[in-house]
Amino acid sequence: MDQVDIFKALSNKTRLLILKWLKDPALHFPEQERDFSEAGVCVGQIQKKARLTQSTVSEYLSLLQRTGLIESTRIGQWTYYKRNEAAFQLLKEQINKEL
Amino acid sequence: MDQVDIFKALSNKTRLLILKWLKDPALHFPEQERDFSEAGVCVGQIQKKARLTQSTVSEYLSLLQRTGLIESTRIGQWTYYKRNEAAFQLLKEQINKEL
DNA sequence: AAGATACATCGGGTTTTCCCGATAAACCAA
DNA sequence: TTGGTTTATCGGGAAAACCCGATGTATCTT
Repeated sequence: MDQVDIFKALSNKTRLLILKWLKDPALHFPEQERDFSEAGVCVGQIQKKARLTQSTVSEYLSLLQRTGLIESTRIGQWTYYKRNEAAFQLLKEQINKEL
Repeated sequence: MDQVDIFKALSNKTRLLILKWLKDPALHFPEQERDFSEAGVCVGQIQKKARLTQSTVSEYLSLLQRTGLIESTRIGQWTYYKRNEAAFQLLKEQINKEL
């Protein structure tokens, strides 16, 4: 994934919010009962909070995953998404150095 | 200017390159005789290096200026652009904290 | 004043992004 | 197996971004 593509992923209000929400899932997704630390937050919870259609949010999550900024785990009928903090760390270092 | 607009400005190959070129003008714009440190690099030099039309590059520079990441100085018939390092510093701090 | 140079702005064709509804696919429960 | 739930994918209309050529504006030179 190239730097421009990462900035493209970040240049959308909802996608940026999702990434920030996932920094502290317990705070932003109090409804979910499963432990966040394992796998993350499921699509439905994110969709409800984002107030966009299911298809749009699913598309956004898949796009974010392609950048490497988040990862998914399928458990039963749910897909859980969480941040890939290593990727964020790398991105920040790149930005601090190159930008 | 909000964060999303800044990321939008960064999510273009040429604009990102321009910002990086302006980090070290003496290195990337050897043709220009005026001292870079005063005012920056003029549009023509940037356009030649970017290999896009004059109108496109002018548009890009104006967009970048609206984000606050660069500043312009008009001297005679030339417009010189340079980075606003304070804005970059602020952006990096925001990214490091919020992202 | 007239022409040349440097840059900005305008109008627009093409591509990409945004976001939706409909449908498909995977899984679970009865 | 049938029906319900959750997510992914598909098709597409509307809006935005990309990048161009043409034209306008400011400045300099002669």
